[in-house]
Amino acid sequence: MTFFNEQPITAADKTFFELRKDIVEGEIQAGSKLSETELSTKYQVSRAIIREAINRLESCHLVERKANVGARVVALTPDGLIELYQVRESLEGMAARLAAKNMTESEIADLNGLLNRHFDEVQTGESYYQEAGDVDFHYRIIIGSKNKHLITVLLEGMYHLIRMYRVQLGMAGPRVTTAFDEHKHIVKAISNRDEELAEMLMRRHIMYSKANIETKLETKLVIN
Amino acid sequence: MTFFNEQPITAADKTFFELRKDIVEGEIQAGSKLSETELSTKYQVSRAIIREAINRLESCHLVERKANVGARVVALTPDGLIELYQVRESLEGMAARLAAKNMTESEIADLNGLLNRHFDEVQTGESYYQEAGDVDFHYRIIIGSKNKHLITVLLEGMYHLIRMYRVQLGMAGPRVTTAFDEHKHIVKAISNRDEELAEMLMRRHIMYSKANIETKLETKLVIN
DNA sequence: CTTCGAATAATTGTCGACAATATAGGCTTA
DNA sequence: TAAGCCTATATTGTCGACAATTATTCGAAG
Repeated sequence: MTFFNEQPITAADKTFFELRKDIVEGEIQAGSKLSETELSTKYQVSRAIIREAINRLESCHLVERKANVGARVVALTPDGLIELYQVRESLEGMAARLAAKNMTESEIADLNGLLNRHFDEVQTGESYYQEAGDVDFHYRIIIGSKNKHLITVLLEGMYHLIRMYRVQLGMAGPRVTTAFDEHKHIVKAISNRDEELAEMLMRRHIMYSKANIETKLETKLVIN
Repeated sequence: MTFFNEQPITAADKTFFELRKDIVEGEIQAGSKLSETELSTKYQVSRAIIREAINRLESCHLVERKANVGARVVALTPDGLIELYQVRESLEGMAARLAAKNMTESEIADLNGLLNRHFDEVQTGESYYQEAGDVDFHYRIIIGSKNKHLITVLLEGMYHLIRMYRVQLGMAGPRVTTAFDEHKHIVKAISNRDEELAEMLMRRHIMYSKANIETKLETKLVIN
């Protein structure tokens, strides 16, 4: 889930990435307090570095901070996930619209290539078509929007949080076959430079995903 | 432009607000370097506080940072403003949709009251209907969405940057009469709980605003 | 005259100590 | 016994100094 040029330079970078990983994957529990002294001993760095890392985590909305009190990992609530998907629907819809306008033919060809590989995998029953592939698909369209702001908000500001939800609520990589068809239609719209349709299909795609998650949440609530 | 409960607690808060104001209003030039030692003497605080403030400014996208090199105020480019408005169109469209769903009747009544006051001001020729009123209108709808994520991304992550563009490119408060009608129709749609229409009208409203800015940018380019 | 490289200066990154604030526990008092 | 205050403790906020990295300047060689 470390996207592209995300290589740590300073010790604060490194600590930030480690902390983010541990939070997203649940090693540090959702809702728990982040003690600066405790973390500084655990990660073998000074408190200043921990503080900087926590500041960055706050700007990704992974932790919340109160002055003179401290920072806590955000709590995972069903409503929070729904709200997140509402924003995602809006932003990725716009990303698809802009991708239909701004992606190069070569980028579109690559996207089609990705789709074909996924198709083969689904056909041969490997069904490796999981989160990694899905993220890759959405990632390329977001980048293809060529809108720096949109890219930053989605990839640095929301995707890690969404992934945190998915990992910790245990809902990785389902909806294989239907999602594949939806992806195919989105790419088709982008190929045709049909901005309107690309946005509409992407929004529906994410709405379906949201609905799927909602039902899963309900059954989980019933079980537990 | 300090919205609601934004009162500084720590010295870092205070310095962050001051720095943000100075950047947004152009007292610190766009594109200029932010020297930590220089700022620490200027604002009479230690470098640690300046560093924290700069970190926060980075998460608002007001400054950009490179490891071991330093931070610079973002450069204002016409393309940057266009990209910003694309994201804004998407997010505020969703905000209007959610506001139509989630605002209370009392909040809607308040919004209508605001609109009537603006109408009076426009009628009496005061034309005080400027940025403050416009921001207030959009602000209420964003809050009315009741989506915490959306609210944060828009009010903490984008509005100050948009304002920086508007202030420094000298395009405050025009489009009075037409914008008023657009606002009126948006509120009407929200009153009717017509989510679809509310989103559509808000998106158009922001698209018109964007187009207006684009022509202003062109004439500015011709003049200079 | 230009270009490359080394020494030097300036800036950012990191650290430990101290100050200010919030939390917890016990004590007094009604 | 319960409520409120006060002290003690722990945590966060702030600071100045040192280390590491980058930018600059000066000199030498082609």
